[in-house]
Amino acid sequence: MRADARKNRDHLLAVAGAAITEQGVEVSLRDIARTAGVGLATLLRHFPTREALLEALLHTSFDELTAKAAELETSDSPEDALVSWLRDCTAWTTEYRGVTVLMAAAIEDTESALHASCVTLRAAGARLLTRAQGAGTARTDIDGTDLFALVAALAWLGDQPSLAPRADHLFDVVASAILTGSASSDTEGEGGPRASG
Amino acid sequence: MRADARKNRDHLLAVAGAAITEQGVEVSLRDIARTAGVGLATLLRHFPTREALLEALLHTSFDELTAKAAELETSDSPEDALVSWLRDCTAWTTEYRGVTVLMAAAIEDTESALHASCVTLRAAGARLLTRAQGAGTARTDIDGTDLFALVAALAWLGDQPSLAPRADHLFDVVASAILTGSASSDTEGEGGPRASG
DNA sequence: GCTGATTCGGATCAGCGATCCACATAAGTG
DNA sequence: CACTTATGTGGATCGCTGATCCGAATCAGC
Repeated sequence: MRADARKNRDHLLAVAGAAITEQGVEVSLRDIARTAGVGLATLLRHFPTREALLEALLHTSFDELTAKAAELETSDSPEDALVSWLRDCTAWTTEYRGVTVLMAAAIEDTESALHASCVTLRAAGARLLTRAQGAGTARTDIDGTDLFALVAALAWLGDQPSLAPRADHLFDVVASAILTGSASSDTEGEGGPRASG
Repeated sequence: MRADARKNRDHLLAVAGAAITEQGVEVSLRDIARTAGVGLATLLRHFPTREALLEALLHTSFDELTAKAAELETSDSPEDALVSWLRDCTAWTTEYRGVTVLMAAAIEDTESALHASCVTLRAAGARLLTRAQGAGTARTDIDGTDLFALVAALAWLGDQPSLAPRADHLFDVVASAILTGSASSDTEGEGGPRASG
């Protein structure tokens, strides 16, 4: 890649990161280009789609989440590891308002630039889930795709201004549904791990 | 209202209903107007915003859901009533792909044409929830707003093509989290573990 | 300094909703 | 019926979105 192109690319990524933090992932590409002092066509040549731009911007974060999952796979408490990782995932999405919709679309669109990252993330979550299920502390009627969907739904909640204040609390609610409290299938007994408030 | 205006309005509603069923609530207003054989300006005068158009289209459905909730308030089993109504709500949203995002935005936007309907719906759900909580069959650390958010999140899942296949199953998962478990009803029958998928 | 491949970005296109206003028409009146 | 007026209409236009084209500018190697 030519030196000037590389410079433009890096600068665009920096500007895009700031713009997305401020306005969410649906920020106008034209605005990003304008702020970066280049033409829209230049941005679109470096990143042909919004997904491609996001992939370049987020792949570090994706790697970190995947690494975190791998690390947690050796944790003492499989269910704590699972919940902790899920919490990290939902917390991460709050930095990129609106990214959830794109990820949900990308997970099944092999053409999307975000596809591979999403699939990897789902697999990482699936491993943590399987381990918790093996330990008898997570319900066995869900799989990695269900987990991905639940996290996506919770992340989406955090994206909605009116619902975001409840997102953390509802994370706990959903988490309590994923964990079995060591009993399996039908109903968990009283005294479950739920806080009030 | 003048007779010709009334005719246009009714025709627009019919066309809009069909278009939304086909393409979701984000269908182009220009397309609706074109299909109805009127100008875009005419559609926008009758329904100044997309929300206004939806409100006119959906207010019957909203009324039905609210009435259903009122009816269920006298049911024998408060928790079955609650879950049944929540299921009706999520099922209903599948007919109007994408409506959830607008409802989430409308619930706190007093200017939105959908605001009143959403608030009424939330209140109806809150009453069913309170009754189940009074009966000791629903967890007491959630309120009507939490319930609205959970249903919205599940409805959003159903809107995402990649996640929709799991929506029904995840409804059961979330429902099990809302109920405290002294009588978990019908969520058992539809197949056992589905660990790999 | 010259040459050729690469990169750039203004211009343009199709689409969106929002708005304006000259025009058409329904409804009311003599 | 004819005439007036209030109402409704929709083509045209605006500002915005991302997508694309292609002449011009720029970089890299000789």
